[in-house]
Amino acid sequence: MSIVYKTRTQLVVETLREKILSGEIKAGQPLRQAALASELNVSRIPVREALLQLEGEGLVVFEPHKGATATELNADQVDELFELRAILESDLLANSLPNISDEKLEEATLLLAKLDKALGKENAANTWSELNSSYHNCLYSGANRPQTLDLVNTLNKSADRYIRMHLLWAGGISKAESEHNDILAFSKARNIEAAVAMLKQHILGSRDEIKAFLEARESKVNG
Amino acid sequence: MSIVYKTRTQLVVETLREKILSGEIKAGQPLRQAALASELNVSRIPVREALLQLEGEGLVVFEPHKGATATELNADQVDELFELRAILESDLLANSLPNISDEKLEEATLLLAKLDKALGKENAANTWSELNSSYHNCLYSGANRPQTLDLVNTLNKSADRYIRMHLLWAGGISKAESEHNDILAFSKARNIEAAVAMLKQHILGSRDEIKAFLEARESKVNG
DNA sequence: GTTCTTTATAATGGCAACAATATTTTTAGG
DNA sequence: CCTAAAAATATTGTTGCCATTATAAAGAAC
Repeated sequence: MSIVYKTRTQLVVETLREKILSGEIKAGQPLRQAALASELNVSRIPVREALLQLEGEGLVVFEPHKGATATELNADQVDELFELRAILESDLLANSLPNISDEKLEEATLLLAKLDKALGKENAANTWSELNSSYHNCLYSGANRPQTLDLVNTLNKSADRYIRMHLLWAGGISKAESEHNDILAFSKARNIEAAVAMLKQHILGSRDEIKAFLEARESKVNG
Repeated sequence: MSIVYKTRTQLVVETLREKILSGEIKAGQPLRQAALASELNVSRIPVREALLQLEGEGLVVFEPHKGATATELNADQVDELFELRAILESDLLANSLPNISDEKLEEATLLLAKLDKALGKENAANTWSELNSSYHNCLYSGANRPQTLDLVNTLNKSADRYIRMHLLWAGGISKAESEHNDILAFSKARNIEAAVAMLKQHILGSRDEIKAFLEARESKVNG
């Protein structure tokens, strides 16, 4: 184990986040503090504080005296979320490429290889999202914009759930592989415009597919 | 009183945020839970939870077992913060203008008038930032992007401290008034490109002035 | 005198039991 | 069947206590 959890609150945050992202805790489901506390063998205080942190990440909503529920995004909200990602990540990539080191590009190449291998395997979704995040962060490392990077990573925690769903539903994103390769190739060639355009297409493309799936599900529920 | 605070945590959040933004709690200053609790006549739990929420807003940082401190942004971080605002608010305005109603534009005109009147008066900074936020939100109301709007408002809570500092230091932003008028005029004329360009100039212009001030202060401290 | 270790000390992290407050559900009455 | 009071449920908040950790002070070794 490389990571040692210091406080119980952080441990609860990690546990609950993973449960929400994996779908074990379904969207819209109320999160009872007492139940979670006894389930995780902690008192209510770390649970409450963890829920507050998750609210900051957008995975949970708090209503005074009603309690916390896992957030559920509708098609419109997913649309907006991915639009935000597209804007911010494009900006990061455009600012990163002029400064990024060759070592980082090499690192990205290695991560991409791992990513491809992970796609076929068992519980692909878990490892995939982690590697995907590392890959993207690697490409943005030259931007020297820590706050924007933080923000993008927070947004990605919300988006992750839907990306996983997409992975499970479509059995893997066919285009993602080639798009990732294209982004990296353009980056290595220092072709900023093309790389950014491909990144945008990559994000907005997955948005379209996920949105279509959600809309189909919503119409089934309502009609 | 129109607003009734429901939970003590929310009350503590509001109180502490105002103290940080107004400068009563200085950046870098450690925030002792026990001291705050007794000062505000609450127990430590609401204080802890409030500090966690403020951390989510970027006004406070938590270090395990060390405690919370009010965040201090250096010139680079302010730079990045305003850059982020420029990107996101430009996008909001561009998406809002095609759909915004005439009523909202009228509302913005009224807010702008109030804003101008507020500049000369006593504690201008407090009312100014509130009106300024309302004015901008009004212009973005047509975008129909609640998450982005939330995000921008959160970022503005961090930026607010520096805008207030700027106001006090420069005795009022000379250009802001005319820029606000220009943005509104272009918006009414539905000239999206010009309105967005002016907005960007408005945000990045204040960034430059604030950054210059911070850099001067930093070099004075270090040398 | 300097450096390293040890020991205090102060602050945060965490738990348990209880009181209060708000919401939801149940029950009673019309 | 609808409405209002009452009970049940869950969150919110307080107090007191102890554990854990980081920082600072004191002491020992060189």
